[in-house]
Amino acid sequence: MSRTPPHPTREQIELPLVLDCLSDPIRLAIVYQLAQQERVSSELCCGDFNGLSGKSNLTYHFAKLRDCGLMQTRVAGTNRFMRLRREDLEARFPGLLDAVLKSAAKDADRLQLITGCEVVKAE
Amino acid sequence: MSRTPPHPTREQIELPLVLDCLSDPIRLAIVYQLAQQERVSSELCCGDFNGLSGKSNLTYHFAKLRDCGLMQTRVAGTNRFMRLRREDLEARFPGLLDAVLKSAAKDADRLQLITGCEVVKAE
DNA sequence: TCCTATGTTCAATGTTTATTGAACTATCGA
DNA sequence: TCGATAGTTCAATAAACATTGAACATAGGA
Repeated sequence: MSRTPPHPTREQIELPLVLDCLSDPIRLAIVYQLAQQERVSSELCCGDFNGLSGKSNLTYHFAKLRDCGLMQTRVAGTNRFMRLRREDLEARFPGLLDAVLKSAAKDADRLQLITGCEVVKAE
Repeated sequence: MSRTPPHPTREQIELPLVLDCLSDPIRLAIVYQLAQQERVSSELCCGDFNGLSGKSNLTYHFAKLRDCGLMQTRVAGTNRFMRLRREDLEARFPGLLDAVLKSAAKDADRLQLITGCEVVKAE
């Protein structure tokens, strides 16, 4: 249970898989939350998403997000820290992640996204 | 068989449904082909996509694209003409469709998209 | 009017998906 | 060493999905 799980290389990131990953409301919420948190810290751990679903279901979604190249998992003790693979995504599909995140932000209510305690569009 | 099928209003277009639609290779190819053709004509008819799959399978994918608000279907005689709902998409999710289309263009080979000006026509 | 082209509908099929809970593993701190 | 914490694995399940072919509907032209 302690080794870092496999991740695709930048070049292996595939558009349909990325879009499919982002099309699930729970995974979109994970990605959104990760993006919101980026100003504070680039990483969050699994437990930070417990509000979205049960632990084993989250493990399933984390694996999908990892497998498609959207996020990176780092193992530290009993924790797993995850961060968005922004540079890789931007290199493969310029503007895509930002467009999705902006779209998600616009529909935050509808998508029941956690808009951050006070991180609401500071600039 | 002659009435115009139902379409969602602009406001009813939902991000997860749009992303899910675009995540399927056949549907992405349809959208891409429609976008490519836009300079020439904003519409294509079902038969123009026969190279992508069988007719009944295409009907299924067209319905998904229509239901999620990505395209508009117009009935004319025995033909159905389809076009991208660019304005509506842009209003709801600014930059999203373009980012996806650009990403798809980058991976045209990988995604086996028809890159030329030629449209596969059954005759 | 009949024939053909265009596209839909329907049922059947096999696959993938998301979700759940129980059992498990690993790490840390007291 | 014990117990709590963090997360994974596995099996089961129900729903959704993509694909196929056959039958059908409709409009237009010979």
